[in-house]
Amino acid sequence: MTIPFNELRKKWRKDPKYLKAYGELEPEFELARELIMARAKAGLSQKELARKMGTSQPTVARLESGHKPSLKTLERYAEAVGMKVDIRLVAG
Amino acid sequence: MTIPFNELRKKWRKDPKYLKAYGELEPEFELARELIMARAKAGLSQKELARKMGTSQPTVARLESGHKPSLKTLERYAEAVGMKVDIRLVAG
DNA sequence: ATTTATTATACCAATTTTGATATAATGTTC
DNA sequence: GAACATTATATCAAAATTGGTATAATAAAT
Repeated sequence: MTIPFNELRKKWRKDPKYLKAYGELEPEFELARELIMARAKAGLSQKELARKMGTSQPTVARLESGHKPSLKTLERYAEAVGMKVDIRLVAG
Repeated sequence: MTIPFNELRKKWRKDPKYLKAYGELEPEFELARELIMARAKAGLSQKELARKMGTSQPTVARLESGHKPSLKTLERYAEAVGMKVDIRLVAG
């Protein structure tokens, strides 16, 4: 079944408040958010996505909670949700 | 001193020929190229960049030759050349 | 309220990446 | 051509991530 929208919204509402306390947007939460949205868009649970990636549900949870993955793992995640990873170095 | 432009051009000329032989653009070479260009733009040698990253020159060479780094390492590279990593999942 | 589904966390072995050293290959300067 | 600078490759120990299991917490369905 698909991920309920208000669950994602609650996550998103938590994040900005937390991040505002620190006065900046943490990059690792930005990526985690990107992953969660991509998975929601694909209509998959963590368990279903883990199967497609050839890994386990806790591994997916860890990727979506701000841990820093390897590019290899990131690309496997993206492929499992039917997308590709696009990486740029931009002016900082 | 800055990286001679024709050295980079030679690299770029090698890459497309090699890649055309396989009929596609390998993502890891795409990232490697992005890194090399960013470093060239910052006017740094691998040794100088390694110092800024807090690592060694061979580690930088490995990053720029197609090996898959962790995000943490990628962010350290980007910060050392005065940039930020921008990661998107895009339709594939 | 109970059951089921989903997500999050902890721990540890296995695997992968980093970091350092040594050194080779290539290019530049003189 | 020699000296110097830059880049590339190999190897191995250390560090970090993955993968799996167990389990807890939360949410949804009944």
